[in-house]
Amino acid sequence: MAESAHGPRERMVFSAAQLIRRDGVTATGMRDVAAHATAPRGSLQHYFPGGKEQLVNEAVDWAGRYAGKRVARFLAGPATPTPSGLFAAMVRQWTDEYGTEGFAAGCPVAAATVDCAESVPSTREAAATAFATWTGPVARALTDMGVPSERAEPLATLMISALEGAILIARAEQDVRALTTVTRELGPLLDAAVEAEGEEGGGPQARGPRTRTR
Amino acid sequence: MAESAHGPRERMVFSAAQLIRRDGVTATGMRDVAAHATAPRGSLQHYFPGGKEQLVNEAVDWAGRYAGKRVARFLAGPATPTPSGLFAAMVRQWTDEYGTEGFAAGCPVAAATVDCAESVPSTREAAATAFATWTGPVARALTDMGVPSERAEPLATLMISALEGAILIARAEQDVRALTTVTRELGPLLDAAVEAEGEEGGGPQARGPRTRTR
DNA sequence: CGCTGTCTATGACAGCGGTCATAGTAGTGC
DNA sequence: GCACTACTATGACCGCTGTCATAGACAGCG
Repeated sequence: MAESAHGPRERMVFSAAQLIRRDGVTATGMRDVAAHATAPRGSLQHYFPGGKEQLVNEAVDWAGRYAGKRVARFLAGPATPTPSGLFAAMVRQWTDEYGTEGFAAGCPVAAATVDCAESVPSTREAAATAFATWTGPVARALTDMGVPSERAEPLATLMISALEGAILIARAEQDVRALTTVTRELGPLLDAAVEAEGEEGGGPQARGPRTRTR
Repeated sequence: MAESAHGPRERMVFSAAQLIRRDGVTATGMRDVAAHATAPRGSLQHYFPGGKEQLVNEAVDWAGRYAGKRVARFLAGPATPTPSGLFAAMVRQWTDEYGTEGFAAGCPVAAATVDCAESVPSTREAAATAFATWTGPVARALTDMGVPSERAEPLATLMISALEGAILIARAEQDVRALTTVTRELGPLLDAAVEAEGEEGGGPQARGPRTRTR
């Protein structure tokens, strides 16, 4: 989460995402964003002539891309990827943050959806796109691990749904319980979706993931 | 969702919940609540001397109790309850609403969490309580269906997490796809948690639920 | 009648929100 | 030097918010 060394424009988008995921879209003021980014207030109307709507949308876009990149980074890691391992990695990012920095913030895409889905169509679309650019890499990763293609996207949606919901509950309870719970309960189901190599049935406790195809 | 025939106080709490789940907490004004409830503005400070915070908290409480009652109503229904059936019923309430009334609104507890978890401690607690008064009945229902007691609460948390997340995605996409997906993908896992009656292993495709114990 | 408590009805206020308008300051090319 | 663009810097405006203050309606009751 490096934030310096980038241009003021990027910093403002990043700061917007941070503040949005903490306080929600409506409670986040433009002045707050500029201050948080240590950027001049006048730059707001310069870089974002579309006003708050544009800034929020870009923050949501950024969050979607960021989530997608996290998936790629996990796949590039040392361990042999499994579906449950991927999901655990996605969840761990949140348990880590909540462990070290407290339960101050949630997911900016969720916040944008809650606050703007009905009132700001363009932001609603940005949120949908963000979910898509997150689901895509996850589904692709699943197929690469041997999950049948027709089940990859549904399972990716399930993973993200469970994660988003668990984030909400964890924040409300100020306890990572919900997050650890969904990892534990969903892990076996995810690994069971990997097509067994020799057998035809594909039992739920099928073991290894197929080697990645690319 | 009857709204008339109740006192003005109840109507205002109900209206607050409706507006909150549509526009978020911050964007919902006190005047809007009074207008939506066709209640006099002056009654706000009379019934809710604690101001907006109190009103929001009561709306969140109401939502939690409402969700709990829905579970009870499903159990009282004609069909023999199964875990997947319960989850499907919980999800169906949302697909039905989105089918008939559009994707205008989400879950008020989620909205309160997103908007107030960091800024208003009492509302954060109210949201946690709401989740608890929702998880409780679900977990109890699961044990009554034969789910081992130590797995009932984790599974209930998983169900609610997946549902909340799917609601977010469905609203963003304006499509019930995510909701139907989580039902389909999670159903088998839930039913598999029912303890088989004769066998010891309890295979994932165990069939019937145990008859309710009370 | 008068008193009391519950509820209703407005008006005002202070604060903050996003946005516009305007002016200023680099920096670059010529 | 000049022109031009990119960016910064403020101040003002209007609308809205939650809250407070005050006062009115209206029952129940002795």
